[in-house]
Amino acid sequence: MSEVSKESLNFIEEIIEQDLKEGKYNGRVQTRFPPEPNGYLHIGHAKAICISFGLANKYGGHTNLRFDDTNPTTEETEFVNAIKRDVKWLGFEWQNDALFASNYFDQLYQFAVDLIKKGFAYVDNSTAEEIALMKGTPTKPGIDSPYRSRTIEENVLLFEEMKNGIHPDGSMVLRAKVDMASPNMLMRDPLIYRIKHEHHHRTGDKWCIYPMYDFAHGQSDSIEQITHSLCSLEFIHHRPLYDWFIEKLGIFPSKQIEFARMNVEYMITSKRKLLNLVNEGYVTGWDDPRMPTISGMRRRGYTAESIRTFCDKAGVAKRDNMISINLLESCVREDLNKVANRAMVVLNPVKITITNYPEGSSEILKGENNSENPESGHHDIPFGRSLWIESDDYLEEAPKKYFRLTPGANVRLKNAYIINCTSAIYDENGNLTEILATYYPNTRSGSDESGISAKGTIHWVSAEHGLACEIRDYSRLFTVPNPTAFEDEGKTIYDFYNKASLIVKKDAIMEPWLANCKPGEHFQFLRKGYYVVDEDSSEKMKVFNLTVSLKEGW
RNA sequence: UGACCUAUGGUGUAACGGUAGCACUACAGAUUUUGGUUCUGUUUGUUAAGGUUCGAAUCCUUAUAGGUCAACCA
Repeated sequence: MSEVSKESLNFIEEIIEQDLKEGKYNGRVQTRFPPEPNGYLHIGHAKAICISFGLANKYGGHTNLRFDDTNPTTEETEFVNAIKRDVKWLGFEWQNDALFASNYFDQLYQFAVDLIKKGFAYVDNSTAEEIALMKGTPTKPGIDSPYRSRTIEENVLLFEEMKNGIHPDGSMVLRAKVDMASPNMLMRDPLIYRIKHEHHHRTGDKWCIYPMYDFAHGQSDSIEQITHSLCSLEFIHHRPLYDWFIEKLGIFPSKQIEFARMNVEYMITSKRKLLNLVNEGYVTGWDDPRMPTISGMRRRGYTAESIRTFCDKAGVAKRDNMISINLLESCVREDLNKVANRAMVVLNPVKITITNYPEGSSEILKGENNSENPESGHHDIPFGRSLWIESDDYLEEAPKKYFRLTPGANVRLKNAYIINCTSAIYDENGNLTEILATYYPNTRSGSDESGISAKGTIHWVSAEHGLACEIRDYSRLFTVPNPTAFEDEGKTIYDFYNKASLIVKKDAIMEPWLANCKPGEHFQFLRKGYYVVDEDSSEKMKVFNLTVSLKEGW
């Protein structure tokens, strides 16, 4: 019984457990999720959210939601609200109120003054071009700015002037005095404050200087006493700077840990490219069901549970990765299979007449809501002489492995009778217009003791009772798994835009039970796929989005 | 002519000097009133070359490959 469960840990968990063992941070685990409010959250953020919130949960700690709002040019309150909603929807709770880096502008300003007074920062009047030039290249060291040796007094005065707004944008910046010859470009006297006479979404016009990422993020972590600051690999070169500021300022030693961001086939996570897709009209908005945004995936019918499972199964490591879209789809099928009620909807209808069923009569049959969940109950399904079935469930000349309708074949109508196909009627152009069949009255579902067998089972909707609905069949936005991989060849993501990523079917027929469905409800359309009720639905016309199709058989 | 990160089946991810495992995919079979689900099974892997060791995916060396870094963005 004393067997230790050999659960394998990812490398971040190993670090945390090591810290816990050593008594670091007094056994406390505090993480943070620091989005910049300049766009919508996407699947890559979902991964970061699951890691930061998930780890804090696991080790009895908490997570702060902190908006990294140090660039007023691009940031807006609209995004703040959308981000909060998406994090909540994913199922996570942050500690206390949402926080903002802008809450700390006063403190950050004091940190900068402190740095200047310790001789570790200076005001530089060089232009952006000059600074870039003096930085050197990754293979060539940079050179010192002529302003690097200003006196502390002069720096204090100039920085104060910057704050007071007497210098125009771009005329000077505050730089950390680190090492212009460092092989790490970030350490070559990074800019830490710039002048921007701009209105901030929270601090209004109080400030005309704003800290740069490197002088806001780590310091905010420290102010909030974050123990483990988890970010993606691209920030690995920032870590020496992160630690340098903490050391020089003598503040709480938060620790930055980097993991590989998650890439998913057929999805892109560049905010700029996502914005372009919206602006260029390739999609209808940030929440278009084809978008890899949280809001898009929600509208597509992905459940929060399935996204969490997906992020979990994708794992955490430091190597570049491209996760198969199969895994995502497998996760959402697994979840929806348990929770989605079954319904019959005919997407491409063709009429079938049961010639030996009494004309003018009908009956009510019962269908299981979800055979995977006995407690889900049943619902009524009207049956009649005339029905709609899927046009590809009939084939005049069928191959031997075809289990559906073909002249002479027996087929079970789901939840109803076994029928025998007798013939089909075509119009003058050779198009199938109607199928004829007879039914076996003693084969009714649930009370069939006839011994008659049928190879296949198909879904159907009573022609008299069925209701029109709109189906939006979505598929991958791009024709190749990694549409950004060809930029060297001069190709853009638009060269791989999948024109068939949305196929609208306006003459689908649903069973009447569905008339009461509400936006956001999930269903499995029998033998077809998982669908979610779209917010565009009205009382008289329901709209369904394809979340994911069922696995295809033969 | 730099620094840093990484390298395990098709895709992800474990194995922490001692039997290369798990998930997804693919394929085969069983069950099935969804060609779904479920169940069973199969194929496929340690980048390369040296070294240390009784023993190396794991440690060392070198090579190779991929990624990242030169925004007054984050």
